[in-house]
Amino acid sequence: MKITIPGAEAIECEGGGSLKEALLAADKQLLKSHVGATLDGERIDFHQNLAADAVVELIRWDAEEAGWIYRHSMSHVMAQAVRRLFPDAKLAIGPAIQNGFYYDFDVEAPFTTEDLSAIEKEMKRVVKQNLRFERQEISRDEARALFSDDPYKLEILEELEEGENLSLYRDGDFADLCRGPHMLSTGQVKHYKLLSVAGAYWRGDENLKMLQRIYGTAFPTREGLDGHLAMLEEARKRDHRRIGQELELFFFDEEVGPGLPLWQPKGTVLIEELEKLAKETERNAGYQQVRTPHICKDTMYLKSGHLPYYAEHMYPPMEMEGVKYYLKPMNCPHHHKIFGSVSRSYRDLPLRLSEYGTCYRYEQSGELFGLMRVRSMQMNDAHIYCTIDQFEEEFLAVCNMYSGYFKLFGIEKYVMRFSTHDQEGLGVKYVNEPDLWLKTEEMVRNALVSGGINFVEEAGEAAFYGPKIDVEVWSAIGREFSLATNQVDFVQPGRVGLKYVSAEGKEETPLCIHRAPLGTHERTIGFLIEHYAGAFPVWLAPVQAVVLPIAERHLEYAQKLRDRLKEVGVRVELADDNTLNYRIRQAQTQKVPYMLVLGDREVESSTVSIRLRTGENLDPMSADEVASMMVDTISSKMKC
RNA sequence: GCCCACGUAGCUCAGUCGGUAGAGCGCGUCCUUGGUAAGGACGAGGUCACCAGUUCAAGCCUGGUCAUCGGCUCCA
Repeated sequence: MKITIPGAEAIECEGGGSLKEALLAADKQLLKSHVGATLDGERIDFHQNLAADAVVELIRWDAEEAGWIYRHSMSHVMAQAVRRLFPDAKLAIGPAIQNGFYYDFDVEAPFTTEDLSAIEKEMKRVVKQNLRFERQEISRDEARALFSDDPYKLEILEELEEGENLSLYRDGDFADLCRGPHMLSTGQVKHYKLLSVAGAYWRGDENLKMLQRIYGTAFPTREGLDGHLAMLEEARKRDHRRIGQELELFFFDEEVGPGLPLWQPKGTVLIEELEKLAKETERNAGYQQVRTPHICKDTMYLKSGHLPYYAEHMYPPMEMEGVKYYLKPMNCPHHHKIFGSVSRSYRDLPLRLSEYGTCYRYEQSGELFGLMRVRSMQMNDAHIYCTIDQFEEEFLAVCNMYSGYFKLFGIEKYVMRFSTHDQEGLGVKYVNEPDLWLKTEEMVRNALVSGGINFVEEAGEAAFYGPKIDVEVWSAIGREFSLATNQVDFVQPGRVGLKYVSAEGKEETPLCIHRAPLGTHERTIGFLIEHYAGAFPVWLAPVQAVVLPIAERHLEYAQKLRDRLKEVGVRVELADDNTLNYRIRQAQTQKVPYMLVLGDREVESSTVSIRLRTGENLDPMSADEVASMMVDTISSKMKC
């Protein structure tokens, strides 16, 4: 039998042996410098038996792939430690995940923080013992006997296909039903840290038992782990909730209610600036602004389909004089009414109606998270009514709109997620129109392909009225945000009776595109806070400049400068309390882009000294020069 | 909604064994008139999230409620 390794000599060996044996015979060094291999695109470990000639690519320690094998073994080490300390713990599953691993246990009493450190210590012992991992192929009956005390393993066993190879990994006193891959021994996995305990439903199903999940992080190298831990620390600092507090942008209040943000003056500036940006962009793209009320009668939502399919996300109705009113979860029904308010012809299409209306959704209490998931939100919303022929162009124009925004914000990494329906949800999660679903999904797919847009397709995440595109972006600290959304609606226009007269004089139902390229203002600002770490580009910065007179005798000159900047529209403050050092520190921690310092020298030469928040100093300028420089920077939306 | 943890001054947090509450920042007043990341002094500020219970006595122990955190799940 022949094993081919790209970049190395082929190995001749007897059939049926493990990769480890083959490598050992050829070159021991290969085992030391690698953690596993890929075979036909799948990760395998050295324990794997090779039946026939194979081409394997070895995975080096520093390869991205290495982490997955490493972390998988790490999760076994943790489970082993848990089993030693809590012999009654029932094992569920324990996979490797991005940057870490977890294992789910069924235990009588939930783990405490002290338990975590005890487990971490025990893991150290397991590592030190350097127990060899051994792989063993077993039959179904053997597996049943071995795991007779582990109900979750038995359940997994029953669901594995007949004829599938079952394998067992053993290291010392621990054995787990597992398909691998694994490292050679527990001594190889040293760099880890347990992070948290969390409840997790068995199979993610809230009807099933809640298990205890322990999360950990692990990296093949010390540097990798340290880097990741430093990243987590940085993430803590950039957290939008923390910065929102520090910069006085927004807050939540118990008496007002969970998920209902209150925007302070400085945070409101951010919202206003975003709105200004959106209005300008949309005016240029042929949108018209509309305004509609925050509440709506139940009859409308019955017709639109919100009540049948979306009720669990809506606040319960208020009843007045026998009529039920709901807080609006979306703007669409109101916009549909505006579409239908006059007779429309094909000449009116596409008709684009936009509104930054505040919507209310009842998100489950456990879902709330800072500005990311709130219950009152301002959507960057618009509805485009068009013909089927116009669909592709309109759809792609929306995609271009958000890539324009992404460019402005310097978002480079993003993924388009194309969410389609899944068969089982028809009539429950989604309206029951199988043919229309397929047809519309095809239309979206074609538009994406013809626009040359990269996307990933995912079944089961569509809106109730149609397929959608979400754009996922990552903030500087790696948090994932679903910002833009672009959805096709083949249902509501028909349900609420929207019509236009075609060129042939026939009544037709328009198609509707729901789109929110900036998602909700709440989430977008949450993202921008983390993206910029609170140091917003000048055009967004709540305070763009602070004037700092050195002594009281410079106050008059300072006031003049402030007034000059105010005149040209700069958000400027004057700070004349306390010492200069103190005021500079204040401006610095508030991340104000420009600090304008003036004392005797500046008064005499009619100039201003400029300190940037980066610590850098610009050459002194006259008041007019400062004003025009700032106006230019702001209008061009440059960073600083 | 469910599981864990947590809730003390406007903010960040100490508070030992159950004996009735502290710091720093911020805020106010005064002194200081300063040259690029905290000048100094004094002062005000608390129903220890809320409701019950145990106890001679509860910030601390027990139960419940609410909020927040990390997850499960869902979503923009």
